[in-house]
Amino acid sequence: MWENTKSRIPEATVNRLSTYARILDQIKSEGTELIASADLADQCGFKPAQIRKDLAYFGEFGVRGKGYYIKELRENLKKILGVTQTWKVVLVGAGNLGLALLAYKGFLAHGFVIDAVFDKFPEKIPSHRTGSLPVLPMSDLHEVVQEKQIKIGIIAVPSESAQNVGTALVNAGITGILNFAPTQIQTPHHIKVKNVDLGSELEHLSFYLSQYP
Amino acid sequence: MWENTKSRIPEATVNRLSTYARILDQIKSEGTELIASADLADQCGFKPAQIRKDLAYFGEFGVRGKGYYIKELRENLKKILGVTQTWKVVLVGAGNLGLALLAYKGFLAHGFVIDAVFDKFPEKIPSHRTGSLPVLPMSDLHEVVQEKQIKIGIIAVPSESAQNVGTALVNAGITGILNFAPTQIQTPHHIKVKNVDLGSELEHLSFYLSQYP
DNA sequence: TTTTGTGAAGACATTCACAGCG
DNA sequence: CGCTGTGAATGTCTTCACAAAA
Repeated sequence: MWENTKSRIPEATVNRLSTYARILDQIKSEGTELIASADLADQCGFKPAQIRKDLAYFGEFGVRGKGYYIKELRENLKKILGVTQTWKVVLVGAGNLGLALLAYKGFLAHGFVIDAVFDKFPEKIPSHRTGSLPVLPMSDLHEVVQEKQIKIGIIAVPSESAQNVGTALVNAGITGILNFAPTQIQTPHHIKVKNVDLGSELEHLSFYLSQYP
Repeated sequence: MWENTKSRIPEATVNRLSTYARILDQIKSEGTELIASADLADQCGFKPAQIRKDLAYFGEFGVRGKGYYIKELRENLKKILGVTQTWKVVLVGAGNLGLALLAYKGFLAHGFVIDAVFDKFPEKIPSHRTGSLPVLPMSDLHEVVQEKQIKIGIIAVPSESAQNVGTALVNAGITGILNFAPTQIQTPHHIKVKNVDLGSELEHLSFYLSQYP
């Protein structure tokens, strides 16, 4: 594995790694062998020094005087991000949002696949909208997650139910959660939660538009 | 307006304001008149001092020895965030993601409404999936945005087209953009862009799960 | 020479701790 | 007395600037 003898990795660094990986993916078709931190910086809007420092947390991937070998760096980034394997994901909530996530496969392309769908009232979900996956009742969650060894869960239920679902996911053995409910959920320390709150993003835009009209 | 004589507001502060507003909304039904920063902190997971400092950027909303009047603070937050009015939003891209956003009204409840939908090939979109809104061709974008005085745009097109759409939105008069394409778009300084990248969020989870299995 | 990798400096954000006020 | 508002201290992230290496 890559040698993370260095200190804790900043959140912001981890987020940027995804960007680096995506950009390298886009240019892999071209003939270029090497890329310098300055060129990468041009393409993602960050500063060259930041890119070098980000990468240096995980090892010495570059060649002084040359740059980084694109293919090699891309593979290292994928190892670091843990996306050499495909992750199975469990989706809880098959309302509008859940079904939308199911229909929009685009964002799962990078190595994530929804492998099971749960809902409080599975019989109410029109089956033609769920693709090939059956919608299962919450009572099956623990068994299925254990059976399929699923580690990542998506919460796509209303705020009122989010905490209960979060707890159920953790009890079932999930250790990473993507939470679309606009509410903070309590989890044990070893569980990683990422919140996606579109309302909050729009309010942020609104704030700036109001301030600088 | 609130007196922002103080220095520039940190990004992180603006994001937290949304959380404060949401929590205050949830407890407005109860009889409580006042809330202390410590209580608010319990409910959102931030530190009391941080909440006080965040609010202090915009004025003195609290009463020493008592706390903050819930109703008053909530209204002040909405003024600050600029969500006393309803914002019209233009959606570009009526593929799976765009249609999903259109169907999932949940996140627009807070004062945002999709008022127009555009696509490169409007005739290809099944009309039963767009609700009551017609899907218009890109050539109408400028006119409609001007006509309806729309200031916020959502980009829900593939990465390859995101830059072109972004440029078109800016030329049409949009000044705030929510970008779902997993790519950095270039805009003039006065345009505010917020990126929502689900792939990157999942990769962040993957990173932590790989690191602490 | 060119570009990385990295201490040191700087910028920014969070937390502390207490004065100030109701 | 209790809690806000805030300067000072601390902590974290970013940027600079240069030594080290190919």
